[in-house]
Amino acid sequence: MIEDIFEKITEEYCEISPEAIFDWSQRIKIIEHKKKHLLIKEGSYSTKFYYIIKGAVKAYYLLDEKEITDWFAFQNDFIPSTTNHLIGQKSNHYIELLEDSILIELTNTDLEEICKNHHDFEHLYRLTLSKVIYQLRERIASLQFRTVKQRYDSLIELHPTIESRVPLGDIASYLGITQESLSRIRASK
Amino acid sequence: MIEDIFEKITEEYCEISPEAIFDWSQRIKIIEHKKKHLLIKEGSYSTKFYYIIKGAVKAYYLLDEKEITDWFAFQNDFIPSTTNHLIGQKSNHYIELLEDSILIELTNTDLEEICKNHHDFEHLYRLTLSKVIYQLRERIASLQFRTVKQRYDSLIELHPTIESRVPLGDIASYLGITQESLSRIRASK
DNA sequence: ATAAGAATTTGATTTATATCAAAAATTCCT
DNA sequence: AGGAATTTTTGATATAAATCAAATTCTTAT
Repeated sequence: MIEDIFEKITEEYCEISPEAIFDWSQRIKIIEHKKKHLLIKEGSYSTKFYYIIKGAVKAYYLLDEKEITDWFAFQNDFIPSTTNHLIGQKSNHYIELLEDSILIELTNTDLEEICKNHHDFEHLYRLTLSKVIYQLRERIASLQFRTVKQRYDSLIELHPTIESRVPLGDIASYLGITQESLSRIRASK
Repeated sequence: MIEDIFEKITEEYCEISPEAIFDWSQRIKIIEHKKKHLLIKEGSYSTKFYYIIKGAVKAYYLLDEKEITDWFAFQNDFIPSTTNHLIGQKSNHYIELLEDSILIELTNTDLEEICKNHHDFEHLYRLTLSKVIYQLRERIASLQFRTVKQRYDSLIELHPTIESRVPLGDIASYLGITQESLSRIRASK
């Protein structure tokens, strides 16, 4: 199982030495939780890094008592830490499972240790961050000037199963609109 | 001068070995250009990485013949490459100087070489990407549900000099609104 | 210093989305 | 399976921002 995961990662990013994989495998924990479980609660430091073996999660924060969803992750995705370590800022995010899920958990301390011990692992980690940057830039382009219809369509294209797996309100929030508006857009297709 | 720059970087991110700094200093080029100069033209691969010693730049792309500005950078900022190397995608961005500027230029090939040769440099580079991610997430939060007024105010707070240095139309574009709307918001203060 | 060009502001109108409220549909639980 | 709870849709209205057009102010080059 662990081998399969690293094969996927190697395929997408780069090769990793057996030593680094061993070090990593000694530190990770495979965890399983039910739908609605909170991986990170607001106000607590986000000290862990997750990889989704199976399942789905959303990240959200509260603004004026409303949940604002700003990240979805599915099978084979990472859940990047929401904390900025450079400024030691607390996470203000919740991360909630949208389905029963199996995840790999790694503490930030361990992640940093592995990076320190293995240059190739740090390289891999750097590449995963580049990918996150690419995704975030796409998302900004989407929010900045595309119509809601366009944003919705490209979300569906990116995650064809999202409609059946994620509540409409969360999708609307992610797109930066109200649930009513999304419902109307969806009806007008 | 080069020493000063690395002192700034060290202060913000982490220490770097003299060997890595030396390697880096052998590969960089210090360039100087006038306002309106284009560092990257659309359609050409963005193969360089810049650091601003002095000046200001904007990154933009064209959508339906309109310029969409999606990044500003000032003194001591990086200009991250707009290319996603994992998928080898072409840049569709222009990067234009908003003022006469002095920059450090490093080709992506050289950057990768330095990272390969010096683990500590790769570490530094990884930290700079984390910071970019933090900034992009802030920007998404801003576009997703904050009012235009709030977005404008926090931009001014982050870059107090921006109003006098950057054309209104570019700021409006960055905020995801028309220039006319920004003008009205500004008038209502 | 001044004319030409560029950037910004103002005005009138239209359009997209938010808001508030309620009905309908779906999911969840025992 | 059947009622409660949740989620989604629909409706009426209000609001923010876009659009198009023109006037004004600011910059730049000669």
